[in-house]
Amino acid sequence: MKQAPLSSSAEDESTALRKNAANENLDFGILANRIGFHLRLAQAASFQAFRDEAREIDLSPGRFATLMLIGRNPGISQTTLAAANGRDKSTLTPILEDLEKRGFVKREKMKSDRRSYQLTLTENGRKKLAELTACAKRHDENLDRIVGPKDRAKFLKILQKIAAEVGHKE
Amino acid sequence: MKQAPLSSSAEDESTALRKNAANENLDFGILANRIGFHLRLAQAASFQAFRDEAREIDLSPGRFATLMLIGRNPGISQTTLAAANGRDKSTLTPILEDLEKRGFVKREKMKSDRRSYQLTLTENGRKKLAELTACAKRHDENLDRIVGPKDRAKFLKILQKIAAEVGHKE
DNA sequence: GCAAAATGGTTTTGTACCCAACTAATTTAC
DNA sequence: GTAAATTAGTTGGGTACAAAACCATTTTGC
Repeated sequence: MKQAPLSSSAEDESTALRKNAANENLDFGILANRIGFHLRLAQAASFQAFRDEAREIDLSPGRFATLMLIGRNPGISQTTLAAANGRDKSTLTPILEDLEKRGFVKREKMKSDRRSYQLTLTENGRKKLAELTACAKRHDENLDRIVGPKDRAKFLKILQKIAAEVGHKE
Repeated sequence: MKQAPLSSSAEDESTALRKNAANENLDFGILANRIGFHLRLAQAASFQAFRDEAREIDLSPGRFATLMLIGRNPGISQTTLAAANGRDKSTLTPILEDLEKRGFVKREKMKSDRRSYQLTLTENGRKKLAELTACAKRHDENLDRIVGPKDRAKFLKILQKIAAEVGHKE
């Protein structure tokens, strides 16, 4: 008696039985159609793939965005940085501490406002960023292949729209 | 109104000035065009929005998928469940422990294989799932509005494609 | 039949993250 | 000018997750 006491009448049991067989015949219910759910699955998969790709570089995917943003916006503050890549500022504290300790990032108190730091890359940081950029390119080529060149722009636009609008509606 | 009254005289150019002004004039470099990056931002925003929406229900978004999958696939094992929603099985251990303790999920050793559990919802679990489903519907309506009905199906398909294909490229 | 491999779950360890409370510096309000 | 509010960053508490090492129970090989 494996299972499937539910709806044994209306549904065919053969599919229900197979559900436990550890393969793909699962009923996802409303999830099958939920954008949020698939967004999470896709993100997790992409994240994992990037990490594998960048394993040799020894810098997690989260750090990549951090380095890039500092590199392109020298003097940026931690708060601005946090907002730009969608994380809480407290999340950045240990990350920057680490990046500084490893010699990729320099933090200097601003003259005009001694509360905040000006973040810049060191020469080493720039080198690391270049490595990571190459790595990210490989990764994105892979994603591009999956998404397809025709839909890429549109897809990207929708993602940005979600990030910008969900939450603060109205 | 914020402004940028920093460094009236010194070293910075006008662009540099604006970068610290906490607004959107940042240079995202290659990130601006990276699917992985925007996937992360969109996911984080959506996740956050869902959590806010479901705050009154006192069950995190991650648990929703768990309950749904158990509800639709009674007798499912933890390993299958983990695979179905893209998490490691070890992640589920504390979650299921909690859900069981709260009386939403029942875990029974299988007769045929005493290593694995058969997971089912309790009556209470079914009630909770119904609540959460309503909540998820609201949330997804919001997302649907943002994505737009015309692109929804396509968008969803691409997300699924990413989850399925990235990583184990063939 | 029994050692070895495989499998379901748990434990342990470590990372990434958020939030709320906090410190220090700066702005505002009066 | 000083008290109150605001802002940049840190700290502490807690959740969610993965990876690897680990039991216990099958399953497989011979």
